[in-house]
Amino acid sequence: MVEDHPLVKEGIMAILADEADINCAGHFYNGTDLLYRLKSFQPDVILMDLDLPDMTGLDLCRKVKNLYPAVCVVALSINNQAGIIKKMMENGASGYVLKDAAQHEITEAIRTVVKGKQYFSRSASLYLRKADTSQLPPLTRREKQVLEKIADGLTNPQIAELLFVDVSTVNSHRKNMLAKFGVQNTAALIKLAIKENLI
Amino acid sequence: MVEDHPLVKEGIMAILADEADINCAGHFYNGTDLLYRLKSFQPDVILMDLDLPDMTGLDLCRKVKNLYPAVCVVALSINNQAGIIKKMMENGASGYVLKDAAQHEITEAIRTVVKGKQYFSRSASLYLRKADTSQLPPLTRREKQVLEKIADGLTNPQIAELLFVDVSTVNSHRKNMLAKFGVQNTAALIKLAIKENLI
DNA sequence: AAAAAATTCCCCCTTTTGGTGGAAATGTAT
DNA sequence: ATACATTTCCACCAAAAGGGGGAATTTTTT
Repeated sequence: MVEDHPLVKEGIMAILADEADINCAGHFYNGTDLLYRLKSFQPDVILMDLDLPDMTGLDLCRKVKNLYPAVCVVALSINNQAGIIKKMMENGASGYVLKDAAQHEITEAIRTVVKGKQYFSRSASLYLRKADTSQLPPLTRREKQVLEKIADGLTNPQIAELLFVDVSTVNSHRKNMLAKFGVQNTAALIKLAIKENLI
Repeated sequence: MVEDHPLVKEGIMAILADEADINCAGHFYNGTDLLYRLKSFQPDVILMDLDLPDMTGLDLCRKVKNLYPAVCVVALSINNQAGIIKKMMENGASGYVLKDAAQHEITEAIRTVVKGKQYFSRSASLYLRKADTSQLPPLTRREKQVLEKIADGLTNPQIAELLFVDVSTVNSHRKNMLAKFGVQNTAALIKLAIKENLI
């Protein structure tokens, strides 16, 4: 287990202690410690928090799966963004359990992924389904750049200077984003972008 | 204890189980259940999550303290907004423990508040200090109303119509907020407002 | 009751944004 | 190679936002 919140760590420990067929091989407060330990011993499953002090769960998961493909990773997160869930699965995770999960969901997740199957906690799959129906149009690289500058309070002329392009170009990107998201103005665009974790 | 996340609940239970002088009198998944139980029995301390399914921690804390002033409330939250911490204390809470707290901080909090003192976990007091130095100017009621409408993508004329005031009035509020927060335009205002949990 | 703050409205003027409708030049994937 | 998407730019024009200043009225606080 990699989990930097002692409260959650203790909770999972307590839940797992009751299970005869599940044994906790070790606990780490950050990704570096885990990677070091994996050199000498690979567990069947790694429960991995996504908000670690030294690296993102995305990076840690990729690293672990590259070095030891046989190890199953179950992501553990308070983050319910469908985008993050999808990215974790692309990075090789086998399961995703939100921290509001019920006790049995943790043990269910472990037992499911060691069989080679995927597991999502109830609330995680809810979010995935919702994201499927109401997915947002993707932003291009350039649009994302412009969006960040807009959010920082820069005007089109200022952004144009920064990116070495014409004002009309920046304005095009801005207008394209408004159209993509179906919002009326920059204020609504920024709100949506932040709420959807785009910036 | 009032806590709707089973993982955290189990963690706290496990931590408290090791302490001879602390005894968990009961656990509830929502505020209503707690209030019902308090009619027949009042514990010394209530550990209270702020993100409950049926009511906000702010409301629950106020209700509990109004009905049973002798009970000490310790807020338990992933939320590190200084504003929320201050509001909880104003509503009668005795302590504030963030969910990234170390094990001993939970027990320390409980032992401290029963003595009538206040307790803040390390990270909570860090945030309080930071908020003291870099505090944001407060928004008035009207400004907050206008700000929400702006964030929803409404223009000054539209907001004016909604609030039955002149466009110039709405514009004044908008300009005042820009000046208060020292930002250049609406985009930066919205970003700041969301990041600071004002909307 | 007096002082302070909030809400309301006004002026003038410049800059920025947003709407419509293009089009050419790169990349990128099939 | 050939579609497709992205990035770049153009014109025109209306609407909205923002900067400067001022001022009257109502609420709230002291």
